Amino acid sequence: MSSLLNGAKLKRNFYTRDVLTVAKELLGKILVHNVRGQILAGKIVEVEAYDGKIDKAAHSYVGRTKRNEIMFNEGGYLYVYLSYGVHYCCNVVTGVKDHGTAVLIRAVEPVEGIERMIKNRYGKKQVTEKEMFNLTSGPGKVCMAMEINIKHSGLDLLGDKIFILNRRKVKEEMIGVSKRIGISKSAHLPWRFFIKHNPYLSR
DNA sequence: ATCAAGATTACCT
DNA sequence: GGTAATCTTGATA
Repeated sequence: MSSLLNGAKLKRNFYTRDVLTVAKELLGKILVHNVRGQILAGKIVEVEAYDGKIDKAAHSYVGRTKRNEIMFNEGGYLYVYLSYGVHYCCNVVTGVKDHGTAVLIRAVEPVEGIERMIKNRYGKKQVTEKEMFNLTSGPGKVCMAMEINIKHSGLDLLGDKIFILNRRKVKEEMIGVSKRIGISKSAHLPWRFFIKHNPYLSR
């Protein structure tokens, strides 16, 4: 018998590599949140890379602050921040300690705990097809559906609360590349990666 | 102290 | 297409 959630958890050496490599390879992997035994899970379909060394759009570009200090951990930790004072966005810290790089999870395709995600997002049980594809198609939506908030910032992804399951690499020809969305500084960098034609993309 | 911008989203016309 | 909601940060005073 096979499960949608079989496979091994990604290990430290996956995360401690270069942020662009990790960003691309996170596509197709399964983000899992264990909420007291109830599993919320989604396949990562859209990400963006941020590198505080050279990227003015990265929170870490200005150096350490109370908000961004988690970004300076070694790879494999969760960095969550409040966007526009309204929505949470979750990132996977990458690279070596003190580098200040992370990958923003912009969209996932729901895999498990879908009814609970629908309740988290819409407060009801029945949804239209349009609402279904709007469930996790943006960074704030992912966090709302998967119950990820500021209290989870700093969590070790090698732990049992929030983690990522390995999957085979998405084929290069299936990966789309573009400029990042919603930023004005360092806007030209082609650091958004996504699985082409996936219906859960943010746009 | 005050202010403007920001890795977003939902709702309005 | 436009904009309100609402918190953190950094710049200016």
